Amino acid sequence: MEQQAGRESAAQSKEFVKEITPQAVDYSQWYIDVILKTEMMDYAPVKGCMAIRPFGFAIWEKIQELLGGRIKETGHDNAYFPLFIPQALLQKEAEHVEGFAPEVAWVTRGGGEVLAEPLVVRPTSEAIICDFYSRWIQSWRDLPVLINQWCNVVRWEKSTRPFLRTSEFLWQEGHTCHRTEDEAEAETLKMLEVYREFLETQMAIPVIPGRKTEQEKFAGALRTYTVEALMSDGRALQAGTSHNLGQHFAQVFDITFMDQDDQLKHVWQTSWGVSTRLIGALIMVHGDDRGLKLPPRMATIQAVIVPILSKKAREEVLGAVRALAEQLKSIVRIKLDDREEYSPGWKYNEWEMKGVPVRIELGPRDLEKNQVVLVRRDNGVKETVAIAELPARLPLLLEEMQRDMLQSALAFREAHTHTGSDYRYFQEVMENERGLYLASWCGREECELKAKNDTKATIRCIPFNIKSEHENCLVCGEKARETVYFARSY
RNA sequence: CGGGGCGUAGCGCAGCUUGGUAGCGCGCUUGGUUCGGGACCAAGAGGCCGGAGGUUCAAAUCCUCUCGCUCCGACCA
Repeated sequence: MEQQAGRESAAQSKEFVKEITPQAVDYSQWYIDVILKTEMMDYAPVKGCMAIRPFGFAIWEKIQELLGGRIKETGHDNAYFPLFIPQALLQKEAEHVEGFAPEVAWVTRGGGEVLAEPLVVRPTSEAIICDFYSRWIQSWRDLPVLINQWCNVVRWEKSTRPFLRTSEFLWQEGHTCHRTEDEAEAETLKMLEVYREFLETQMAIPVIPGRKTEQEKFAGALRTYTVEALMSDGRALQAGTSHNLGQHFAQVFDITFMDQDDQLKHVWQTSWGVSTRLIGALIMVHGDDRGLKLPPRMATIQAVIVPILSKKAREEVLGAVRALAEQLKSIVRIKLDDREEYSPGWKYNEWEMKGVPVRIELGPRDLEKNQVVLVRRDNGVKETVAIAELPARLPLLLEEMQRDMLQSALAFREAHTHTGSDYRYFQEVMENERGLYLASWCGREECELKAKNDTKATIRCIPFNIKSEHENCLVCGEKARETVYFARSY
């Protein structure tokens, strides 16, 4: 049954693809079609880079507004740190440099001269920020330091994919310093929870919070936590991360403070981030054969009014929709599409492709009865509503849709989550329909790597509060120590 | 970096086997009729056939070299 569902959604994707580009056939082409057709982005002259066009950037701005708001509410201030990092700084933390070395971009010349010390373009800002922190922090009174920055970073990846993995991407990175280990751990988990809450309530993307394995953790971290989401093609995506950095960076960057007990101590640090990858997740989780679906809270345009203009009733209909737009603009984010050079059918397709949650149709027939037709983007359901009812009905409808979209994404994830101790079955699942696989694990890297070799699936996370029913490791069959989710990932 | 595929109009492609001076769909422009699920008719505009060299009376087409893109494998938010 679950396989059925998988096939169905793949077939739907193919149909959409046929409609907009007859020659394309697979899911990844569907994804590319959606982002190009909706004018979210365009490829750049440099491989792996892209321009984010206004329609795509509007989603990022929503993330900045809603998530950025939460980051501030939780006590963090925004700041900005330099793009260039002296090579020596990056090299201070051994694991860190080793983790990022293959993918850093170097600047070797400046002002026409060869630089005495090459610079790296930040792949992440721990090194440069720690350098500042070591001077900013002297006393326990300076703690905690709770800073966030919105910026771009560069990672020279071997294979790229728009939004999900680009050579340059925009993100938000929080960098905090604390007096104690407990405080740092609490901060790490608090921000993970901020991400979980944001993804589920605003983006309608259900996620699994958990801890990364040693193999998968951030280079230089003590512990890495993650929120993992399942895309509609059965692959998992790390939607956000939060790291407890321990004292590794504090030690090499010499970030110390005089504590109340008269002892010189190293700070305990955290860092956490989400990126423009979330835009990709939004598309892949909710999109269908007609294009994009935006959850109402993320939509810049929540409802679009499409007038049906005929020769006889043109003026009356235009008058009515203009009045309606004026009346509704303080209630929902509304757009009146009164362009006369496009037919109504063309506009329906256009706005459906762009994912606008609700379409409001108003034509001569409706005008006579003082009503409009509402059409939901998520499930296509139409309803007729009296114009007088609209100010009350519309916000309720949007909230219903917000809930329904989360529910249907959740139902999809549940339908595509498998479990069991049969390794052969695990291999079959990962080969065919993919999805998540909940299993027990002995905790040895050897088994983790064997699974990866056999199936390309990695341990996405060790979830909180979820226990497998099986006592033995999926891979080796020995006594298990952890419950984990396996999946192929982006 | 190893293996495949592709460069022809803004986009997607045909033409190449068997050389004869470039075509289709979408889009674009203009005019008209339309508008309750991507409207129709008519008239247009737009191409050093990725680049360089060679063979030939003649090259998108054959040969050599080159550049770029893309998919699959090793790394990653």
